[in-house]
Amino acid sequence: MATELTVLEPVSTSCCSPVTGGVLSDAEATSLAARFKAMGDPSRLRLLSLIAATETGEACVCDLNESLDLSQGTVSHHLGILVKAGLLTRTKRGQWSFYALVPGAMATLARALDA
Amino acid sequence: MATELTVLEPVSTSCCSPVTGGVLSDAEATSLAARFKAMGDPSRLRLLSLIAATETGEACVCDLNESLDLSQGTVSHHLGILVKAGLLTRTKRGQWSFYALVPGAMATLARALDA
DNA sequence: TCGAGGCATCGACAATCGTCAATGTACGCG
DNA sequence: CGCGTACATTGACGATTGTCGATGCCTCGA
Repeated sequence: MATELTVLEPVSTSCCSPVTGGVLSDAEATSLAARFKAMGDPSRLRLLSLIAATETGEACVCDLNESLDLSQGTVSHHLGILVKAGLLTRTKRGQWSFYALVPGAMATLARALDA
Repeated sequence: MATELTVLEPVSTSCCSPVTGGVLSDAEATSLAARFKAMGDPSRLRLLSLIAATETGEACVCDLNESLDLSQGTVSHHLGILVKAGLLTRTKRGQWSFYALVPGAMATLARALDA
């Protein structure tokens, strides 16, 4: 299995060469695959959609935890993966951690599929 | 880990509810995640880009095998996963198996990210 | 009919993943 | 200070994954 990047740069830069626009280099493929792998789990996709569906555009772990029927630790783990993949941001405010979508991150990924 | 679908329906129908367009149901999330998981590996992304970059839009295993520095069995394995995910088609012609992109499959996936 | 090429499948292996319960850490309120 | 809340981290587990070498199945040409 490929070695995993500990932290991914923002999704916006040179990361997302289109899959159908010429042969991907090893580095390009690895970077893109890391982000798709982060979205390759039902729980994480539901987390993304739950956050996107909020009024304020952000949500804390306690809210997400109730909606997902997963243990609190597991939800926190998944959110951490999505942050590392550059899809979510984490903002600590008082006692809570608020997670929000990185603006344009998924759109940039989408463009890597369209070409 | 979630149970895996043995075969996915075509990408075009009701599969790809947008991630940012309301909370995903369990089934929607599972179906979408299965396709993203198929793209969550560098070798498979390179296979997709190699096929997309061909003149004819298709390629046989022997060609892909040389370009990827993987064993023949491994390449065949990855191609099978991409077929099951509804991203590639397989056409046997004589002695060779030709793999081609499913038209619109990746574009539909892209639309699930844009919303 | 035989041999060789092209591909799929099998068995095995280490590595990674998703999940949980338990514990650790930081903050806010008495 | 001490307690409770919100969250992160740890350790452990079964399951899945990516990879290989070996083997089996077709198809073609001699």
